[in-house]
Amino acid sequence: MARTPLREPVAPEAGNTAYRRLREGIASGQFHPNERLVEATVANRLGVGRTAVRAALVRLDQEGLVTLEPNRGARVRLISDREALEIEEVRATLEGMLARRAAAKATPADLRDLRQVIVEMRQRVEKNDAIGYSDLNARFHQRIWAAAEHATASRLVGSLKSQSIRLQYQTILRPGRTERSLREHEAIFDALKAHDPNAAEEAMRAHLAEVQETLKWAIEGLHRASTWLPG
Amino acid sequence: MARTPLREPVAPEAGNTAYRRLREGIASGQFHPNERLVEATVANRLGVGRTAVRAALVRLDQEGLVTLEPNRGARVRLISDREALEIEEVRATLEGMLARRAAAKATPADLRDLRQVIVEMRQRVEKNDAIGYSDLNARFHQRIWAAAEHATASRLVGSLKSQSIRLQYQTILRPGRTERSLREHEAIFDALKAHDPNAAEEAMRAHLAEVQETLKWAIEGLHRASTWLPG
DNA sequence: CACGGACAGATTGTCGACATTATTGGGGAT
DNA sequence: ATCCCCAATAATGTCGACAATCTGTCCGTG
Repeated sequence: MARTPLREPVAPEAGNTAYRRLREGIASGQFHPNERLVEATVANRLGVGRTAVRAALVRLDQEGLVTLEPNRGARVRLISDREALEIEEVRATLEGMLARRAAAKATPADLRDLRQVIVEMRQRVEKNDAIGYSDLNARFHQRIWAAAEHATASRLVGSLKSQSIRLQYQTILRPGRTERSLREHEAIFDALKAHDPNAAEEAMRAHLAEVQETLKWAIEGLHRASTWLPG
Repeated sequence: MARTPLREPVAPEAGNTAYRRLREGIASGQFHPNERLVEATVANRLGVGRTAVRAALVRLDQEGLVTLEPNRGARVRLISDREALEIEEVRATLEGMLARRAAAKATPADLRDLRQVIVEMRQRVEKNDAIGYSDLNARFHQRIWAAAEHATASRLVGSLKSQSIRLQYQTILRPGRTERSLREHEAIFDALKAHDPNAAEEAMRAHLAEVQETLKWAIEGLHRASTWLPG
C-alpha cells in the first residue's frame, strides 16, 4: 500500500544532477572561464541544495574543470594555452600506448566497428559536416580505448579530454583539417587491422601531432583576434 | 627561477584534515582493502563531522583510492593485481616522456640536486637501508618531474603513485633490488646530464620496466602466501 | 592626500536533524 | 522446509541554520 507523500519528492539524485548540469554548463560555455561559482547562486540556478553543489564542486575540482580555494570559493578553471598544449601532449603519449595495445588485442568486432566509423566519417567529410565528423572522431578514439582493454589509461585520457573542451570547437574549423584527419584515421585503422603495434602507435602519434599543430594554429588565431573585453 | 608549482588541490580545514587522515589511514593499512567506510563511524574515529568525511570520500573516490556507490556508501578500493600493473605501465609511459623533456630542460641546479640524491642513495645502499632508499627514490623522480616543467603530466603521475601504495612495501624488499635500482638511476642521471632526450627516455623506461618486473615478482609472492581471508 | 584600522556585507565551512533508500531478519503461506 | 513479503534497522542523501572567514569600503589620523 503506497502512502501518498505530503510533498512532491525532490530529485532523488540531486547531487548527481548538480554535478552533471554544472559540468554541462561549463562545457557548453554557460559558465565562463574564471567566472566565480557562488554556491548559493548556483544552487538556486540549478534548483538543488547547496550541499549538492558543494559535492559537485569537489568532484569538478579533482577533475580539473574548477579550482577550489579554501575559504575563497570556486571558479571555472581557465585552461591556459600552455596547459592545453600540455594536455594534448600527454594525450598523445597515452593514446599512442593505447593504440599499441589495441593493435595486439583488437578483435574482429572491434575492427568491424572501427571500419564502420571510418565509413561514416567519409560521408561526413563529403557533406562538409565538421560537427558530425567531430562526434565520430570521439567515437573512433573511444572505440580504440575499449579495444586496448586498459581501464587506467582510458580513464585518464577521458579525463584529459573533458578539460580541453574550451578550444575544441576552434580546432574543428580549420579548413581542410577534416580531410587530413580522415586520412590519418585510416592509417591508424590499417595498422590496427594488420595487428602491427609499432605502426599503430606511430600512426596515432602522427595523428595527434597534427592535432597539436592545429591546436597551436587555433591558439594563435585567438591571439590575433585579440578583441576581448576587459572584465 | 619560477617553476610551475605542483599544486595539490586543497580543501577546507576540517575537510582537509579528514581527507589527509583518511588517505593516510588507507595508505598505512589502518583501513583494509574492501573495508566499508561508514561515514558516521569514520567521522567519530577522526573526530570530525560527517560532512567533512563525505567531502573527503568524494575526493578519494575521484582519486581512485575508494569507491563510492550511490546509496550504498564507500569502501576502500582494492587495487587489483592487474590494475597495479596497468598503473605501472602508464607511469612508465608518462615518466618516460617527462624524462625526455627533463633532458632538454634540466638546469645546472636540477642536475646538482639530482647528483646529491644519487650520492645519498649510494650511502643508503651501502648501509642496506632499503626504506631510506625508497624515500630518496621518490625524491629523485619528483625532482625530474619538476625539471620537466610539465604540470599536467606530473599531477597525473603523482596521482597514480598514490594509488599503488598497497604493493610498494613488497617491492622494496626484493633482495638485490636496490643495487640494480641505483645503477638504473645513475644511467638516467647520466642521460639528463648529457641533455640527451632519447637516452633519458630510454633509461627511464628501462628502469620502470625493471620496477614492473619487481612488481610482478611481489604479486606472485603474495599469491604463493595466499593465506589471508577477505575482510 | 595617502595610509591603515575597523566595520559591514557577502560567502564559505561545519554541524545536526530529517527524509530516503538499501539491507536484514522474521513470519506466514504454499 | 522453502520462498516471498514486509516490518525493523542501519546507513546514506539532503537541507537549513549557524559560525568562521574573507572582501571591500568608510573614516579618522598623520
